[in-house]
Amino acid sequence: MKDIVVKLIAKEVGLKMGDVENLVEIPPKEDMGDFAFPCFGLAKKFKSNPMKIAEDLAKKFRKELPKGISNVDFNGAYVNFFIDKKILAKGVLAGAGVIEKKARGEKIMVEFSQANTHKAFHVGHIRGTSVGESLARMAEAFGNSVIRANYQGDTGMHVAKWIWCYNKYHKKESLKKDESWIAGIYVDAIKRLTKNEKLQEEVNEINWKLDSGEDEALNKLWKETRKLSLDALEIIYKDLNTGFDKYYFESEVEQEGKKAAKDLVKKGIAKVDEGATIIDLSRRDDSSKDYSAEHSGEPNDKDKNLGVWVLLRSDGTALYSAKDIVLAQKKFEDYKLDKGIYVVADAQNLHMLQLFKTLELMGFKNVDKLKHRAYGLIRLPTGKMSSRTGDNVLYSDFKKEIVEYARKGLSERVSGLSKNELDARSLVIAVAAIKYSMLKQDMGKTIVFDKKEALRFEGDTGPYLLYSYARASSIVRKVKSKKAVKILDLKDSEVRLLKKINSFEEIVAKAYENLAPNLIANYAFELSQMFNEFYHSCPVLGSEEEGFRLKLVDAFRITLKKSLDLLGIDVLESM
RNA sequence: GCUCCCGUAACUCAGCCUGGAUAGAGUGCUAGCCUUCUAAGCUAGAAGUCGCAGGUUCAAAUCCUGCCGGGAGCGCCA
Repeated sequence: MKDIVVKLIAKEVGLKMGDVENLVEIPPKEDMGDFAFPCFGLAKKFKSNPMKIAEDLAKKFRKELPKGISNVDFNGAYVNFFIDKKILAKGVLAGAGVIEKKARGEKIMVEFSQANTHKAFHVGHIRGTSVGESLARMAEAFGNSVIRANYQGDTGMHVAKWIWCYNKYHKKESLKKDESWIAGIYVDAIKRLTKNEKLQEEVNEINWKLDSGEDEALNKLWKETRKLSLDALEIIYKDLNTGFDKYYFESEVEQEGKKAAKDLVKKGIAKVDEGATIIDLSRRDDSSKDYSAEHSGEPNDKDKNLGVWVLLRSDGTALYSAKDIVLAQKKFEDYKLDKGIYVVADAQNLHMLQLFKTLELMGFKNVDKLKHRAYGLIRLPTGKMSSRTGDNVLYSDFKKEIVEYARKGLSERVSGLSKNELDARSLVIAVAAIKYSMLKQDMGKTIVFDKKEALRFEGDTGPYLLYSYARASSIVRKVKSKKAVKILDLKDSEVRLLKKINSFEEIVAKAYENLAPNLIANYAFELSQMFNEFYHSCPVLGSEEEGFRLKLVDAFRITLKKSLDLLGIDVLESM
């Protein structure tokens, strides 16, 4: 309905539609109307004071109100527009939760999660995994085809450390498909290596042997433990409502990475320095673009000092930099991508810039199609969460705790549920709590993981959203016979809910544009709040407005469900 | 030392991109509301130098500069 207002103003004052669109705002209070147009900017143009302009405009508009606008008023330098609530209501009931597929039809790869084998999957990993899944769903909602890609570190120094430690100190223990056991070996390795730095030489040897593939026993152990890790991860992904269409592994691009690095040396882009193969990106005078994350404010057309990027160790083995160069190209060979999104923590911003810059120097033409969605780290109150030191909260441990907490809550409020049903619902609630808490915050912000806060199910939390949905569903279930839809006088809480539902598509578009699921999360919460206010002030069943209110409840259900779906969160029909 | 991110109520945050009318939530606290659609809910109240200082503007939490505080990164981890 905003477009009606925009068109009206644009025509009258002689501004472009787009300019007016940006100026029109929503007033801070409801009695000031539904849309407002500030006239400060017109003062010079009309050589009059803004207050007078607002008054004149309002009076002019009032003479001939367009359809959909019920009144126009002025307040200070603002022209205030009041929309016809019944027309709004009709529109909302007809089109709730619909996202117009603007025929974008692009092929988009979202690379996310990137969990490594032989390491812990801790609660910090949930953020990137949730963000990636959400972005994938948004892209699909707009009519694109999405390839969810995981890129897993199944090789490299951390694997060498794990295998070294297992062979040397844990050989007697049998291999277990147990996340915390796997994580524990790695932590033990780090501990021992920190204590005695000389041991690193033994690890280097294993790393080299794994790289060359000539030691059969090591190869076998690697394969077995790799599988254990990957199987354990699949279970987690299933919990989190995510999954992948394509798995890339570092082991696949290892050898090509070495080759690519050597080619770069031949081309004069890279060089060998102190035995290692590096690219010096510290001073570049050729033109460059800014490939930094959406979040990092100011576009930068000046050259950045990107430092030195190491591709190969001095023993010739590949670092993940070299592997990433290969992977980027491989993605476009495997699929004809229109866009490639990397969902990678902001701790790696420099790495991503170095990668994009290097690809550009190589003349890789698809570099413009690559985007980095950065997100902030999850920390513990005591500091950084780390798989290396074991200073973290394992996903599997936390899951147990939060599912148990959800189960307790459910048992208290509903009886007669089968064990299976209780388990299933507890998991949905727990996952909603976990994912929502990871998605609701601004992408650039570090999240401090606080278990007490994570186990809170009231207020601005995932369970609150599910609860709101379940309440709405409950009403719909209890309907005996359908009544005619009559729109009588609308209560404030109804109008607020209608307006909120109406803004769904705009919010989703903005979220996708900014690759920011948090906008949808915040929307879902506000939407639920408005529903709950409506719920308390407007009885549905048996009321005079039953037909209409039932439709409104359903419009809410559809919209909230769709919002949560875009976040990768399932709903419950009752809880 | 250099680069990037963050700094809004006691606590956790939204709003900043795209500047506008008395700065919004949640938690916690205080006081109410379950014989009517699920109280994981709702209503009301107390609570704020929007880190600090300049600048741009008719107008700054929002844009620019500097400083302070916290975090991350900066050559062989990923």
